[in-house]
Amino acid sequence: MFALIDASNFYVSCERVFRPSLNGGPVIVLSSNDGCAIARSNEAKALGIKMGAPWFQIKHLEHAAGLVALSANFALYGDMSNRMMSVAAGLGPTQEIYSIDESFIGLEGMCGDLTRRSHAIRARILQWTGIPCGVGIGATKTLAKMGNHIAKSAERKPGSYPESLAIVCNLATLAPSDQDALFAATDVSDVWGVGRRIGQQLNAVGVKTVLDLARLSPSVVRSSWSVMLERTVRELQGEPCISLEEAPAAKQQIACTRSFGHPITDLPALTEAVSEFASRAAQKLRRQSGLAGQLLVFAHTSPFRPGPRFSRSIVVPLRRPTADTRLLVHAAVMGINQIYQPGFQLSKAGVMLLDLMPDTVCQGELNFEPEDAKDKTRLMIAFDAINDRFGRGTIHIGSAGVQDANRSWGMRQERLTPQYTTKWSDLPVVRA
DNA sequence: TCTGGGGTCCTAGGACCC
DNA sequence: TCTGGGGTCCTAGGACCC
Repeated sequence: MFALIDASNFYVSCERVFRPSLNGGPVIVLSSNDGCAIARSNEAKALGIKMGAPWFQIKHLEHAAGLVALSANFALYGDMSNRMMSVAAGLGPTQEIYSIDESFIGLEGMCGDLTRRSHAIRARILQWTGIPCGVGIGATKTLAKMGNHIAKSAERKPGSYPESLAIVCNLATLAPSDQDALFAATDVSDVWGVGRRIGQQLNAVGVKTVLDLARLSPSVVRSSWSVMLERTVRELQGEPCISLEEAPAAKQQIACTRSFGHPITDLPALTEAVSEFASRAAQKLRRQSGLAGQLLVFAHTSPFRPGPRFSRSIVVPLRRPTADTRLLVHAAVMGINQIYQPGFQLSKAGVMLLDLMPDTVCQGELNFEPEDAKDKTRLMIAFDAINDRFGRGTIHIGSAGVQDANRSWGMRQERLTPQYTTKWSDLPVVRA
């Protein structure tokens, strides 16, 4: 048995905790560069604002409907998430933190009234953190997700489902005929794992509701679609196929990508951006004690705007697996130099670290140059400590270091400049 | 002027090997 | 000139998630 606890309109709810005046009105949170809506209050949803709606298309609602749009504050949301998750963990013996705003709780061995218990935990999360949640319970993770969808819809759209299922929906306690009625009233694309594309394909063959999907034969689904959809059908039928994962698996790839506020055309600006992406990706890599074997760097023009298109990426193999910011920045700069072409309005670029492995597997490699390796490790530990303490970007790899790297890569030998630069002037005063 | 930033898994097809 | 089957590895692309 599983529960899914999921915050309502999470980013908006976080903002409302600190600005209660936002309660009751339409509020959205915008992505970086204030590009598009990534969270919407119920009132904003009622205005017809879609997830991902570009800000410039809905900006008129500011005046027309009193819409409040906020720039995202991800540090705040991460902190609120931690608080919410620690309270949610009280629902059962095991927990999988599935995303910033939802966690699965394993309920094996729990007795008593799980619905009442869920209401109590939900009330505690609201009281202690200010975040409203919905809870779904079912025999499988997919059913818990389904229950969560029903719980939140019943609350937000009265009449969509029985009022008694609002906030907490425990499918495991329902009579089969009652569950069938709920499934018959739910669109198939509301199922976890069924997206727009598969939803359309299912619709085309007459599978419109969750009940239709749950009644298909798994083997037929497997041959006509995929093993993924087969698993989803089995889970809807109550057969657990997806287990709870308590320890987050080490990432298989680490990405740092951004859209630019204004298009970039020149190589120096692109180099600076890509250096920053590589540096941040390297810090994420060290946080999971990993090494990267390859680095991918890409840049492209906007897919939404007219004009000449450009989209290229390149994979740069590393001579040996590393988590050293300097080597990763060097590789990214080398890659971007390879693929860059002038004359394009570049809207986005990014760096991905690939072929990751734990840093324990390469002890032998590191010992090849023991003193050098120790120095590098110490430098990176200090680098991360300073950025953790004083904020991201307090210290970074400067362009001088980049050029130094180019020298060792045999590129751009015309400028040999000093070692790494630091924004000392930006450092806060440290009190003894 | 203005359209997010992460991730995962599966599949198909080609290269290569025996 | 024609002709087999099976396995592995890699990559690109699609679909999904939040």
